[in-house]
Amino acid sequence: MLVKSEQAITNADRTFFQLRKDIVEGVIPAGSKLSEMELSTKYEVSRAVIREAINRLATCHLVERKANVGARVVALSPEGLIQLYQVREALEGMAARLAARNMSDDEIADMQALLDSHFDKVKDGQSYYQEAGDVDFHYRIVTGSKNDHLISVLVDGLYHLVRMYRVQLGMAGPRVSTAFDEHRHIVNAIANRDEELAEMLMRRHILYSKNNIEKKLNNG
Amino acid sequence: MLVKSEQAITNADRTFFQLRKDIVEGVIPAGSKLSEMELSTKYEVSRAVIREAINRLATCHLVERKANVGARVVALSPEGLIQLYQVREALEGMAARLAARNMSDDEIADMQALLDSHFDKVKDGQSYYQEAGDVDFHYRIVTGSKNDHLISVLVDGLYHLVRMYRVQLGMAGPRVSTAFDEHRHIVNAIANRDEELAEMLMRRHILYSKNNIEKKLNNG
DNA sequence: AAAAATTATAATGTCGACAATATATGCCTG
DNA sequence: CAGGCATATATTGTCGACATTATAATTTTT
Repeated sequence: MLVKSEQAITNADRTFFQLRKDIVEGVIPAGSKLSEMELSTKYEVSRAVIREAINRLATCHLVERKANVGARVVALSPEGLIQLYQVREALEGMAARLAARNMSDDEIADMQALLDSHFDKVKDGQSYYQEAGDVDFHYRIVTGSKNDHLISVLVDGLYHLVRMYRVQLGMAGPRVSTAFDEHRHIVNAIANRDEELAEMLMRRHILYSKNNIEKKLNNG
Repeated sequence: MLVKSEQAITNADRTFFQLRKDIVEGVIPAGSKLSEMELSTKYEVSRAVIREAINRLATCHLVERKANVGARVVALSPEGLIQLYQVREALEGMAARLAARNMSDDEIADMQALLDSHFDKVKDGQSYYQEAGDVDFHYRIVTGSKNDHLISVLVDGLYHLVRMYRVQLGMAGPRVSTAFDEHRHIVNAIANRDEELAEMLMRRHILYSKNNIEKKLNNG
């Protein structure tokens, strides 16, 4: 599930990953305060490594820190989610464009094979696709852009926030088969090296997701 | 010159700002190693605050850190600059679109006034425009998007890297009057609430800048 | 009694020392 | 003499204690 090998070397790494997981999955509730002392006893490390972990979380925008006051887990808001998707639209649209330019033929073939395997599972009625499959797909395109800044902002930053929203607002939801078709079209555009179309399709794909989520938020 | 009031509260803040300045302006050379001990004596603070500052710089992508080894200032490369401009194109294009949607009439009027004042200076042959004027313009549009993620990624992250490239590769350059016209067109589109056009013009504006820079790198 | 000022408390910010790791040096072996 | 291994050194990672700041409680004053 964790595609990029983010292996923890130091204690601060481990604590950072653990804290991030707990925040994304809601074990540590959104909006709650992060006490350095409390966490240092809970995770059995010194305050210094907790501080470092919290600082890293702050740069991911998973927590907000105020000087001499402390850090709080970010609060989830509909506007925040919308804004997230606006940035995703811009960034992943560009990623699709660059993927059409820079991915190797082999990488594209791999991605097509991945999509085929997903199709089999969707066909069998497995709801597996939604989470891991979607993540895989978007992740491949982003890395396929070969643009380090793009990769970093999305993979290290926004995706964790997106997952936090998904998990905590219970967006397991549908849009499985339709999203699958959209994925297929995007990959085709990339295979044809059609940058313009790849970007446009990706932007619309993300826009649809956003609209779908907005609808859910307003109804439920 | 510093539009957003990034006021330093703590020592770590001050050290972070100072280090960032020294790196961006090349006082600390690109690619050089950042020794914690050395810096702690030089800046007269403890290693802890140096570490925190370096960590923050790492998340701005101004330095790269390896566990148990240390941190180095990033190396400047033509590819890196190109990649930066690709991300800018995507992000600032979206910012222009959102600015056309979300800026208040007053904010737009202010921005037009700003452009007028810039025009006067360009007309008088002052080369003032290039640096501060360009920064001001882009900054206003980004903040006008009202999208916190967008603002943060650009203002806290990419812009400092862009400035580092500009300063250290000596991109004081021309493109003044033509860029000014492009700015004018973008503001007009925003004033007309034409999201589509605003985004397209901003993307082309940044693309032109990129091409201009590429040409310089290849020639000189 | 209400509001302001002051003290008390508890958190974050900062520091210097110790532990663990990576690199450099020198030694031993083939 | 070359290559690998062991040691030495220096740097980063981690820790607990102290300093400083913000918040809460208490007292004082109007």
